[in-house]
Amino acid sequence: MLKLLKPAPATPRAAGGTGRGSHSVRGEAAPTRTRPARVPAVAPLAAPAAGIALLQSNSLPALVQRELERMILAGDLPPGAKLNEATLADLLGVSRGPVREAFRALEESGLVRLEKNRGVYVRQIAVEEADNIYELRAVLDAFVGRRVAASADPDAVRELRSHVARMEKAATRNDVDGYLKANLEFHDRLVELAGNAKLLTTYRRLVNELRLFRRTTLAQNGVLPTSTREHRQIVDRIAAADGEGAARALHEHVMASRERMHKASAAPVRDTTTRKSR
Amino acid sequence: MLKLLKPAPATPRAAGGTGRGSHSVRGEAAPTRTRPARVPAVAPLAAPAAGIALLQSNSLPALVQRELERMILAGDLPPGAKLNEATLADLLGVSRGPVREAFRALEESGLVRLEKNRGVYVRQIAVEEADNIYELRAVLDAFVGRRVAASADPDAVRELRSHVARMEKAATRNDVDGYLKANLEFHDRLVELAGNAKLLTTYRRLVNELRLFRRTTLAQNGVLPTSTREHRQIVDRIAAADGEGAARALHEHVMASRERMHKASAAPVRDTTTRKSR
DNA sequence: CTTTTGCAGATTGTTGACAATCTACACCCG
DNA sequence: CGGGTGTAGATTGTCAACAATCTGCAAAAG
Repeated sequence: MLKLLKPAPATPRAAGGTGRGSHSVRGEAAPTRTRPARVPAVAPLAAPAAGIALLQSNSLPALVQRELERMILAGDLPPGAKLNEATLADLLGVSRGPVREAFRALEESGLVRLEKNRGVYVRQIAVEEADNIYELRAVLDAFVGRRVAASADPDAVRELRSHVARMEKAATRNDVDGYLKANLEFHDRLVELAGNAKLLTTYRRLVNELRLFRRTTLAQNGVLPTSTREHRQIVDRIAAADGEGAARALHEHVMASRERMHKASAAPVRDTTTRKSR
Repeated sequence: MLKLLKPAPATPRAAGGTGRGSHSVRGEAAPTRTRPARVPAVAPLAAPAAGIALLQSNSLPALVQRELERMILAGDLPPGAKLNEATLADLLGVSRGPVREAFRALEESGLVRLEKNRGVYVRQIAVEEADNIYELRAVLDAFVGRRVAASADPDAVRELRSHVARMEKAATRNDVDGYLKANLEFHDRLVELAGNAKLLTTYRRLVNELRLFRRTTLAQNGVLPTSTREHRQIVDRIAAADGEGAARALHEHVMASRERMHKASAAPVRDTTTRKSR
């Protein structure tokens, strides 16, 4: 007779909404025993509770993993860079154990490569692999388009349009970084709207790996306007609840990006200067 | 800024151990470049070289990870089971460090769930999540069908037919385990034939997670013959180089499996063993 | 009799130390 | 002068000990 009168926190242990690595599968019919919620009689205050939950779910290795992932995706640790255990541990103020555990996780997520007795390196994506990823993305995005167009939520459409507007604004300024960010968010939100959590994590994994590829694609002349136009078309098809059209538009958009990548990688890279992101 | 960046080697040495048809998700479709053997001009003997390469690329954490993955997928460690660090370390003859590293990797690959200060548990897949995975698989497999049918290699078709034959044989004997194994190998090979390494790792990851779902699906009456028929149709469409037909057949096959799962999970499980209910 | 509270054992988190391996460079020999 | 060789330093792999946290039980309080 457990008295669960206590308003147990809505999410038992949930931390970090769609964040990576948090595989907290909600609603697992626990055959073992659900946690007895040790909270005392007093109703927990919201703010400290959040902090507590943060502390509870975030171990040192998880923190290190997140930080390293951020550094890699931000370009602070460029592809091919060697990650030194001791140095990183010192930098992050922990010992080597947690760093090593983070390395294992990052390898499985495809961001680094481990070589026994040699070290850990940020992965370098070959053109062929990037090509494979683009192909996969095209397939997944086509499915996404079909699904999202079927849902056809006016609010969602409005939100997507705002993302496209941000892209347009960045494009007129030739702000490649801003464009890239808006672009990523647009597609991420789109996949999220498809309502398949596993699809979302799969998609994010692929996009993360793709970000390791050298990003000279968008720097070409005339690419930004073209890409923007494609995005507008995608939203239009969704707004019209045209599933097949949205699927086709998304598929072609990704395949066009793939082509642009090939063009860019065939031609010599123009800006060889270290483009520090901001 | 960060001085832990050493001048990265232009061409990083590829990690060894490619391919190796196991269902392991890891593995980077790297060019088959082996480590520059330190032995001088003499041609290395095959047998010792293999052993050396094995030792070189397999660290203790990797070994532990593989073994745990095997145990989980084989059902020795059923979903929901708690994995005790010290016990497993003792069992495998290593210390807790490598075991912890393996845990991190297994979490990222979706096979276990980590709870800080609580322990590590084999993941349990909820019906909704299995549903999501089936949907994804259907999309991927449709793509696979289109691609493989386009390649249309007689040898490949023969090989696929042999897998189907093994399924048929197992079906007539009502050998569910044998059927499951042949089924897995058929689909794995099929995806491999699509020639997209990233697709293959993605697919394997999904299938691995799906195997954590309770596998009562195939035990139903009449499922095995139906499933076998679907497989034969798939190969037929591929042999006929009918891309769209193969895509449709595969998509429908996966969606039918999904339906069968729903049927099985809705109806009470008719298990031979006594199930404790309370 | 029920609920709370406080140990005691067990388990996980983290760390620092030691062993194994690799890399680089100076050295020796032809 | 070129090429192999050996050693020193750095880096990674592994381990065992210590600290923090959780779980379960038992005793005390109401």
